[in-house]
Amino acid sequence: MAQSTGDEGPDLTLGLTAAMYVVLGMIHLGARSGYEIKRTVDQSIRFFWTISPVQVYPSLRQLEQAGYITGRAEPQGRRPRRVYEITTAGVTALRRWLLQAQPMPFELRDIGMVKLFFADALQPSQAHELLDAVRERSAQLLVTLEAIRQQAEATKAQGNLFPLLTLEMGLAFHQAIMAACDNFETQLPKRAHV
Amino acid sequence: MAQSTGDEGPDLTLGLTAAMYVVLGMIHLGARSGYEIKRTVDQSIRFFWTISPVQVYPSLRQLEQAGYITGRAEPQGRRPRRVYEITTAGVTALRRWLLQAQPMPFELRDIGMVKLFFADALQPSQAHELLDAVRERSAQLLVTLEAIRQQAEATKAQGNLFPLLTLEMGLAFHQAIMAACDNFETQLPKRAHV
DNA sequence: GGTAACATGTAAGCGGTTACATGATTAG
DNA sequence: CTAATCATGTAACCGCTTACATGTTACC
Repeated sequence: MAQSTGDEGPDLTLGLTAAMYVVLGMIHLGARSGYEIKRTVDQSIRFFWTISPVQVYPSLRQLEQAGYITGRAEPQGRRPRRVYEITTAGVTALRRWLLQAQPMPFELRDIGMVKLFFADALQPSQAHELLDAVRERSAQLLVTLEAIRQQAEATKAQGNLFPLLTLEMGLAFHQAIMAACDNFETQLPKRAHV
Repeated sequence: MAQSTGDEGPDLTLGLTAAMYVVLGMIHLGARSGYEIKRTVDQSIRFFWTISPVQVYPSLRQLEQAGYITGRAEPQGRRPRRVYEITTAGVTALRRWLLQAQPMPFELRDIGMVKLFFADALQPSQAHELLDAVRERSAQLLVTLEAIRQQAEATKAQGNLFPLLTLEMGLAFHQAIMAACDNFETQLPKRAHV
């Protein structure tokens, strides 16, 4: 489809999903196999993006088909494995996407926040519990993020500064949530002892 | 599909999606029509949840079928309109959902952050632009949120304290983002004049 | 008289999750 | 020897978005 009319290419360009650009970006940062991409995503952008293996491998094929990456088999022993490198066309496509002044709508989707929003439907003691749950969740995430920090700083040492920035935004976010929880708790009617 | 094998049970109870609970919760807070629910969502939880009319109306039917809300026609003039009220069963279901110690996984999905994460692929001046775009986005949202604040405080006066809390979390979040952007900008190599 | 807001839908498609499936290698 | 990790998939489903469709009332 989208036959090359002469001057250019299969307009996969338009059809690339955000997930594919994530894959492309991770390869650009040095991830080699699909497995490594998935792992890297989990260990870096995990709080504002996720990806599943089921998305990764088809994305790799499409990116290769588009000429943005090149893959070659590199099995380890008898275990099959395919590693990829980004092409100059791929780098161009990545940069174009990054610069694209698309709406970038801010869309979070967090059930925890939704529940908190409706917490007035609960009895005070139960609302407290919910508040604690949300607070605890952020506390947990802070621990996880701190663990990632080591890696982000190593990345920085290699010349990539922005991963550390986004990590720090994540940290700041959850610290803000916890602070808001703490502050709010003082305003709530005292919890009847359960 | 899913033919009734005799004992009844369109076990909608189990199948309720988060979106349906959002609709239920909004009715509990006083929203009456589908249209009003959609509008209320946009004006309250809009930064951590969205909903479209296409979801609202089917949700209302399913909630009514489940006995969680009751609806009646209340046209305004010749314009059709259906208004709903939550039932005691509905309140129970809402509370049960709020208390459900489900994983509450924290899942954001923000392309802006992703782009920022990959910004090292750009030239410094372009990375600056992206940083500014993300910063500006949060600045805009802060304005929107401040506008909502009036309403959240009115809601608080009516006895619902939590909407203001979640609003303040949104504010704190975007303030944190902006602060991180500002802080980071000082660490970046000076932008070559474009 | 026209635009914005009110009010409710249908149809199609797709991105993404869940569940399932397979096998090799390494570490304890 | 067993479990964890590495490594890559298929099939089915579904919630949600997008695009489209329709008509009314209120406001300037």
